[in-house]
Formats: sequence, structure tokens, C-alpha cells
Amino acid sequence: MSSEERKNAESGRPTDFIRDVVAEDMRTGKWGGRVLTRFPPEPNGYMHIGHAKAFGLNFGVAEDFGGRCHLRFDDTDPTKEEAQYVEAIQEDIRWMGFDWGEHLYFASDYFQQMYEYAVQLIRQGKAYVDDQTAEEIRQTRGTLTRPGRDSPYRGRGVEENLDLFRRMKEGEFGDGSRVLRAKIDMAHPNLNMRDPVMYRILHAHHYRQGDTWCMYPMYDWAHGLEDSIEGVTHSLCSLEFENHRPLYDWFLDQLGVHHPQQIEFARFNLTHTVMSKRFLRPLVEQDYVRGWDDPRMPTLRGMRRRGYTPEAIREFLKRVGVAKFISTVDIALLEHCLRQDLNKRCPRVMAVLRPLRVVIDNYPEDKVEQMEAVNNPEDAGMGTRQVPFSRVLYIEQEDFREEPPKKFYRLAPGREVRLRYAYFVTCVDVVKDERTGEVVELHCTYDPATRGGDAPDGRKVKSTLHWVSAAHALEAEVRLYDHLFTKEDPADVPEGEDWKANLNPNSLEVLPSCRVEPSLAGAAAGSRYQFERLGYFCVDPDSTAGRLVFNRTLSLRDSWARIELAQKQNR
RNA sequence: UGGGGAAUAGUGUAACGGUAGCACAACUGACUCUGGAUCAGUUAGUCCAGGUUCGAAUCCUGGUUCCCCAGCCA
Repeated sequence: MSSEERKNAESGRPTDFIRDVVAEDMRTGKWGGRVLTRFPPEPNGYMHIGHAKAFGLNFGVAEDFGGRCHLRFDDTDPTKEEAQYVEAIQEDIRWMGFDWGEHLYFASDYFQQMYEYAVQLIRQGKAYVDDQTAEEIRQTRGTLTRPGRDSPYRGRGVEENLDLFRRMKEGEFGDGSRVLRAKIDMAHPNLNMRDPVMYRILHAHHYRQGDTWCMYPMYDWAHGLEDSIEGVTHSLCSLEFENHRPLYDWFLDQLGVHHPQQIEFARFNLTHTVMSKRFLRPLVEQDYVRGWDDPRMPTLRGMRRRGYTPEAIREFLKRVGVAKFISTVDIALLEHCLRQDLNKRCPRVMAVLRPLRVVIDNYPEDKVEQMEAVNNPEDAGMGTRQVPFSRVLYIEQEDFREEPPKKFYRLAPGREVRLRYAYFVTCVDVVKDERTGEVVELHCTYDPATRGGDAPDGRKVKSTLHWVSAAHALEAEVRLYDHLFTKEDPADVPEGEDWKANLNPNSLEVLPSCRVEPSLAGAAAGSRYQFERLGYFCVDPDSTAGRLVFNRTLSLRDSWARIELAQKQNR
């Protein structure tokens, strides 16, 4: 996307308040015309669409202003981080279309320099080793309304602090026995400024540093330094770090090093889904979904498997915008962006999800005709294909009603409809299961003059049905997905009740014996199609050579479903 | 009850003292070999109360509501 497109069409200004700031900095030459942003994930989980907003912003701002964006793993807690996430996160960001080139960094690579900065702070009398327990530190921190109390170790001399800190590093002390704290103000109204912990002793194996370190820097101490070391100009982060900014400012100013400008923006929520790890993790661990890449998950892996395109997600993020208000975006907007993209790019194909056998009584038994079908009416360049037609077909069960309600235009006894790209057919008989009364087969007659789908006498039909030839169709499994939660806000539960009660029991429906047209044979995992009149589907990696498995990415807009719903509600 | 933030149609977002606009959603209608797509239209908004100003979503004062902060997580 060019920077011109990034501008507000009406005002000609950048599209959000952060780009406003950056544009102004470029105008005044504040950073010498440089723009350097970064995306700093902790490698302890998978990326979801909320993260995509954050990295899309960072990479996007850099791109718009001819700058650069670093990917830096914030790996300062060895008890939570794993190498597998480093790979997975890169894969997801790359899939979304962003590129950090050579600029892949790790906070853990800066541990030695951070140590030296800490020594400097101690020398300046601005940090001290505290022997209190975690509990004691908590007790003396004070509360939101009451000031904290100074630690009895706060007055230690520089030499003693230096010695103790060195010995912390050497591994002389046990986990939790001592910490290094900044010496700021135990009565500060901002709790983050009440002598925050800078280092904790942790005899843990780091996935990259091994056992080199037995004490690790805290996020608040490390993060600002990481940005400073890399020369970041605009440090974009979410709203909850607003409270921490004064602390980063304090550290950087005490050290007298490069001082990026931090700008905070709001995260967003999506209706009918959850995005925080706190909610997502139990869904996976307690088997409410099939894993982090379950197509119902808002993780990028899940969305990828579901059939989402990165382009659709980026368009969605662009429309969501960037502001300081924590919004709840209607998932319908995401779906709209997806449909818009899929409509343009997906080849059309015919598939029957719930097959109803149809015999064309006056069509010769052994005859097979190839019907020419358009691959994509939105794009003539995608060409046409041949679809076999024969005497026995399948149509969708819901496309036939023995007693059609008002405004139901599809097939019914005595009614004529069009079979897409084939013939006009009229229903002449209905075969039912004697015991259940269920309709099991239809008999129709066809009009040979309507081959291709048009009647030479100009007569019209009210609807067009999709179909497959029974003898030629492939059997396939189709997985239908719906919103993960029935409520817009999944966390909205009565006092004391579990939010999982809002889980949609019908978020997954597996249809084991669908029939798809033969052109789909051998379709590659990940390939996307529109099943005409039904929706967008993609081939799941669970597919095998002999059996295709499809995920329904998204249904088509369905105005009959709306009418039917309204009819039910009026009754 | 301390500190830091935020409030514009149902939802999201624009306006930078000068006609409150756009998108999604909803609803009409047109068109259609996908009840898809497309096109046209309708409904609907500045948190509240004062003030400054010829003129306020925007500036000022006071209030209301919501979010974040008391990890040796990030």
C-alpha cells in the first residue's frame, strides 16, 4: 500500500492519530527523517488477530514513512518461553505479508548490556539490592490510595550493592532470595514508580541463553532499553503501558541514552469471540476446540486453516482503525471484508451438502452431457469448465419443499426450476420413506429445449438450483463453522457462572457424506472455492488422496434465510 | 476514596472553531442462470450541564460513565 492510499481521502491527512504524530515528526525533522518501529512479542504463544493489529500498525507505519520495522522477541522470562513459538510467530507474521528483512532481534541478546546499565544505575545510587521476600515487597508497596514503605535495605551503600548484584549474577543466591530494585519513590501515586524490581534470581534454563544467566531482567527494566539499544523512534504499544511510560522515561533519562517516543493505542474486541490468552488457553486445554489452529479460533493459524486470506484481514484491520478507545468490533465487519475478497478470487464450483436424489425420468439412462460452467462471473479471465450431467442427480435437501411456504421459490411438486448451467426441470413425483415420511427421492422431467439454462420460448423460472451428477460426484466431508460464542460478549455471564456457558454448542457441524463435482478431484490443501449458493470453502489439511475434507470459511449472504426467520418470528 | 486514560448513529471511524461524513449492520427497491455479486435509497449520532464565540464534536469549567494500575508476568 502506498503512503497516498494511507491518507484520509477527505482531509488528505494520515489515517490515524499515530500516523499524525509520525508525519509531524517527519515535518519537523525530530528524528532526522528516520522512522524505526518494532513488534516485540513474547515467544510464549500463538498470534491472534489482535496481535495482527499491533504488528500491522508497526510494520505499516514503517512502510508508509519509508522507515523500518524490527521483529524482536521479548524473551526475558525463561520459565514461559519456547523456541517453537519463535518459529510459529514468524510464520504468522510472514503469512500476513510483512517482512523484517535482516532485522530479527532477541531481548536476550542484550542481557549483558542491560547488566552493565544496571551496574551504572547502582553506581549512581539509583538502584539497590533488596533482601526482602516477594511477600514483604508486596506488603510494603502500599495500595492505590496509601503510600508504600521504604525497604530496610534501601539505604545500602553503592559498594555493597555492587558486590551483592555481582554475586546475584554469579549464582551465589537462591531463587527469590534477593532482587535488584530501582530507587525512586515508595510514595509515588503511580505504583510502577514505587521502587520497581529490575532483576529477579531465576535458576532457569533459557531457550536461547542456556544457563548463562541465573537472574533475569523484568519487562519494565528491559523493554525501554531494548527499544533504546535498537534506536527505535516510535515505540507503539497498547494502552495498559501508559502507566509504565513514566518509568521507562525515568530509566532512560537516568542512563542518558537514546529515548524513543512511546505512543499507546487501544486493543479491540471482536463480538462472538475471545482474544486474550486467558480465555483462549482453556478452550484448547479443555478440548472445547481441536487446538490452536482450530478454524473457529481467532488465532492467525486458525483463521488460515479456516480459509481467511491475509488481504481480507488487513482490509479489516484498516477499517477498524487505530484510536485510544477500546472498541468492540462487529464480527460482521470481518466477514464482510472476507466475502469481498473471496468473491473476487474464488473459482465457483457445485457441491451438495445434504444430498437429495433426483431422477430425471425422461432423460436417457446411459447418457452423459458435459455442461459448460463459468468459473467466476466476477472475472471472465478465470474461464469455464465442463460439468457432467446425467439421469440421476443430487440436489440440496433444503431446495425442495413438499408444501412450499410463501416466497419459497425453489423446487416443489409440479414446480419448474432451473438446474444451473443445465436444464429446466419439473418435479413430477415425490418418494418418501414409508416409516419416517422423510422425502428420499424426487422424480422430475426435463425440457430438452432448455439446454444450457435458457428457454427458447422465453419462459422464466423463479429459481436456479445447484446440483451434481450422482455417478460422477466425489464424496467429501464438510465441516461447517459458526461463531464460537452465542453472545456478542462471551464474558457476559450471571454472577458466579462460567463464561464457557456462552459457548455455541453448534459452532461445529460435520457433514460426512457431501457430494462435490468431479473437477475438485485432487484439490490441494488450502485451496479455496465458492460452492455456488452455499458459501466459501477451503480444503483442509486433513484431506487424504481418496477423500476431500472442506472447511466452510464463510456462508454466502442468504436472503431466503432472513425471510424464513422473519416468517417464523411473525408466527 | 490515589494515579493514568477514554467517551461521535446499533457497531467502528472521520472532522484539527465554519454544512456532523464514511463503512459495517438493519430495512426498501432495481437487476440477476448463485435468493450470491452489483446498483439506488431509508432509518439512525456528538455522555451531561454551564461558559467563551457571529459560530463549538472541537476551546474553558464542573459533573457522569467506562477502561488500566497494588506479579520477583509481558
